[in-house]
Amino acid sequence: MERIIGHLDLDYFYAQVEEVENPSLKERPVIVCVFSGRTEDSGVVSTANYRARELGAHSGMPIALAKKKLDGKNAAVIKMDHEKYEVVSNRIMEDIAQKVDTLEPTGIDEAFFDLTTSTGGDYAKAGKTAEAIKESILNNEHLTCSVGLGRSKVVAKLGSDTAKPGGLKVVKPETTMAFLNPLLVTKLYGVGPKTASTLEEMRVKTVGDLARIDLSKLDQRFGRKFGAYLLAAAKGEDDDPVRAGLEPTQFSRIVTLKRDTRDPGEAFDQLVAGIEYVHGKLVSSGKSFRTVTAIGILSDLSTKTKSKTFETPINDAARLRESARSLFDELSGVVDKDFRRVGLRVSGFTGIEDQTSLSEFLHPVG
DNA sequence: CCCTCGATCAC
DNA sequence: CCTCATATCGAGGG
Repeated sequence: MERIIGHLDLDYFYAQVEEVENPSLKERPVIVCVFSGRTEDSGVVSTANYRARELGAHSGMPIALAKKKLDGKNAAVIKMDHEKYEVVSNRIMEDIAQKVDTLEPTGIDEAFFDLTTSTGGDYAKAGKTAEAIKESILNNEHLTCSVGLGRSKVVAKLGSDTAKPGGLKVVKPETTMAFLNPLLVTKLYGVGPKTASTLEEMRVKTVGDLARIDLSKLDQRFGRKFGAYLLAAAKGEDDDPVRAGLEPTQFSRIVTLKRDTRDPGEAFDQLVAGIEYVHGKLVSSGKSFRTVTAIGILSDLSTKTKSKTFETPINDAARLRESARSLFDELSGVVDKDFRRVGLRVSGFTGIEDQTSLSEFLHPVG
């Protein structure tokens, strides 16, 4: 049966949560910022409310630059409080989960959901459910959101994007092509600056242009998997299912150093709290890892990593710290620039699936 | 298949 | 002036 998929996007989430907590902010430009701690204003804007956006302040923008844009505009500059937003997000997700067949959160402010079974494929019913979700979030949390409905994740996500802020976009199967064709490929999930510029070389500007390209051409330019995804996405036909209860497959923490340095000891000292944080995530989630990766972001913002995989799973802080320390020593030996930021990642959690040995792979039996 | 690493995307 | 976290892919090597 044809599926009905939804995508929910909470509008300018962090900034809107701050507005709810302090309604006088609604009249002002608001930026919620991640301060790196290097200097007074170093860091970036995480979220800007629409008033701030009208004045040219956007997410990803350096704080100092955003402040210039907002100078004299009575703007509120707020430090990000991730835990606060997480509490709100969790309440919302739990609420929505009751109203849909399957819920797949994809971030603190986003989720896909499946309505195929509960609506029997009826878009009128699905529209009612979407309205009910929006109402519920508005009544319970005083937050607005945008929702898209369509035959696949790609269509639903483009729908919510089109609907924002505050809207609902229903794209029935028969209107999918008319909806997709004129959109710019840069709107497609998975198409960032690099992919967009390659597509532009191929004279592909819109989703309609992309849908007419040969699969073999896309394979050749983008690789097998991504090429196939692009074509399917352009036709609104991706068959990626909505999955509930997905577990994270990695934890990481990256910190910005007080100053650039090549000394692994100096870098490591400033990462210790980050390592504790990663270890805390392991403990609270009851996971063990096999692979640990030291991450260095160098003075030219390029990334260099060094990883090590253990034979047996690990979850104790001491061995995590020690392995991190030696990886940073190794890393510092192969880089020719200072570290600007350093981080640690653990992955390869146990209990996900089992493996085949190399000899078994090379000499299969049966 | 497994491991390492860089690249890309997007939050 | 340039944060932070996560997922996924492909190449290269075993």
